[in-house]
Amino acid sequence: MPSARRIPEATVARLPLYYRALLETADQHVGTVSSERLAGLAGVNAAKVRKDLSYLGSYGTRGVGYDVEFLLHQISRELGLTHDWPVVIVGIGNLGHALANYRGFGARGFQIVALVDADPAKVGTRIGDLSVDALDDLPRVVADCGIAIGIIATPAGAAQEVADRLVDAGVTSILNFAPAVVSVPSGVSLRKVDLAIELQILSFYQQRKVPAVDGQHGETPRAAERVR
Amino acid sequence: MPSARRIPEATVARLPLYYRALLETADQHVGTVSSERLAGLAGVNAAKVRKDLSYLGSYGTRGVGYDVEFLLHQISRELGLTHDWPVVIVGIGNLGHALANYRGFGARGFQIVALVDADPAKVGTRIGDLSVDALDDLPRVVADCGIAIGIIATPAGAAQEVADRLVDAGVTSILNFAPAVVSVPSGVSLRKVDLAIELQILSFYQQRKVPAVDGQHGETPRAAERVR
DNA sequence: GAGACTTTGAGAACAATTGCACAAGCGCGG
DNA sequence: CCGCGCTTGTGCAATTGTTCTCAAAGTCTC
Repeated sequence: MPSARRIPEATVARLPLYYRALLETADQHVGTVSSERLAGLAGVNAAKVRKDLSYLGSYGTRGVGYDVEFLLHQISRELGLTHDWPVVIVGIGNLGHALANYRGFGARGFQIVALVDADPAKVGTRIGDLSVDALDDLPRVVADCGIAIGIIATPAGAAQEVADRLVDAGVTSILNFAPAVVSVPSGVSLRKVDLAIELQILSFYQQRKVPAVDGQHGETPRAAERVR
Repeated sequence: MPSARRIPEATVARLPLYYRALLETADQHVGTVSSERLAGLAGVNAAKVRKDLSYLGSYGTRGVGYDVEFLLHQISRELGLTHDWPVVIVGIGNLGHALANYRGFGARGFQIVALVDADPAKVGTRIGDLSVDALDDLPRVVADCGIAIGIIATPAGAAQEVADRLVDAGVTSILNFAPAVVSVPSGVSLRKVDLAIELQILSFYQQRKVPAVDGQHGETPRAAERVR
C-alpha cells in the first residue's frame, strides 16, 4: 500500500506530467519506457523522474525500465484518476465559458457537471448540454452531484464570497482563476492560476534581456535565461 | 541601479502578487504599508515579504513601512511594467477566444495586439476590435507590432510547431497553455499553464482526504492539508 | 551459465528557499 | 534632544528540492 508514503509537493506537481507523457506513450503501443525517455517526454531530467517515481514504490525493472500500462495505473491511482471527478464552475464570464467548453478536462479525469453564476440574466442559459444555475442553488447542486472540486472564474471582487459559499456547500478543493487572494479553512485545498501574473513573470525576464533602451549601464544580456 | 542584483526565481514569482496588492492599497489612498499588512493582502507571510523586497533594494523605512506609491513604482520598473507589452495570441479556439476578450491583461500591463490562427476559416473573423491573421503572417505581425511575448492557445499537437514559428518570428517570451511539452532555444523564456494539471494536483490531495472507500487501512484525514 | 550491458533505486552532496530572531534605524511625544 | 515603540533588513538554521553517483539487479548474447 504505497499511498501511505509521504510524497513531496514538488513531486506531486510533476506526476500529472508523467501521466500525460505515459498516455502518449501508451497510444504508440510501447511496452516499457526508461526514465530517460520519460524524462524527455515530460520535459524534466531523468534523475528527477526516477526519484519521483521511487516515492510511489519500486515499480521499475532494472535494465528494462517501467512498464507503461502498469505505471500509468499506479500514477492514476495515486492521483485519484481511477474515477471521474465531478466539477462545478462558478462564474460564467469569458473564462468560465471557455472552461465549460474546454475538451481537455473530460479527457483527463474531470467532468464539468454544473455551471453557476450570480447574474440572474445568465441563469437558465445553456452551454453545451448544461444550463446555468443560480448561485443560491450551489448547496443543492453540490450535494446532488457529489461535487468535491470547484472552479472560481468570477471577477476578483466576488472570489472570496464564492469561495466561502463553495466551502459551505461542501466543496473541499478549489481552483481559483480570479486575480485575488482567497483564504479557505484548513482542510480545504486551494490552488490558483493567475493569467496576468504569468505574463508579468515573463515580462520580468524579457525586460532583462533587452539592453535597457535608456540604459547607462550596458547590462550583458544573459545567454540562457530560462524560466521555470 | 538595483536591477543589477540577482533576484531569486521564487521572489520574481511573488513580485506580481505584491504588485497587485499594492494597486489595491493605492486605490484606498493609503500612504504606507507595513510588511505585515502587505503580507496579508498578498497571502504570504511577513518575513518573506521583507526578504523579497530587500532584493530590490532598501525601499522601506524602519518604524514606518513602505511608501505605497514608491514601492509600486519600483516593482513595476523591476517587472518591466512601466510600459505596455504588445502580445500575440496564437490559436483562437475556446481558450484563445476567452483570452482575447479577457479584460485582466490590459489592466496589468499587457495589450493583445494580434490574433493568429492556422485555420483559414477563422482568418479574417473579428474578435473585439481585432481580426484574426493567418499563421503565415506571424513574422510580419510580430515585426510590425514589435511583439516580444506570445501566447500559445492551440491544441497540444500544434504547440511545438507554433512555438518554433513564434521564435523564428522573433518572439522571446512564450506562455504555453497547450497541454504539451514544448522546447525553445536558450535565450527564449517559456512558462506553461496546464489547466487539467492543476485539477489533477487538487485531485491528489482530495483523494487523500476521503478515507478510501475500498480502503483496508484507515488513513487519518489530515487536518491542515494546504496545497501551495 | 557467465560476462557484457543497461537501467533502476537510493544515499549523499549540493542548492534553493523558507522562517526565525533580533539588532539597527526611524519617528514621535514629552 | 532623549528614550520608547514600531518596523525594517539580514544572518542563520532548518527545511525542501535537485543533481550526482554508483551498487544492485535485471536482460541478452553466446
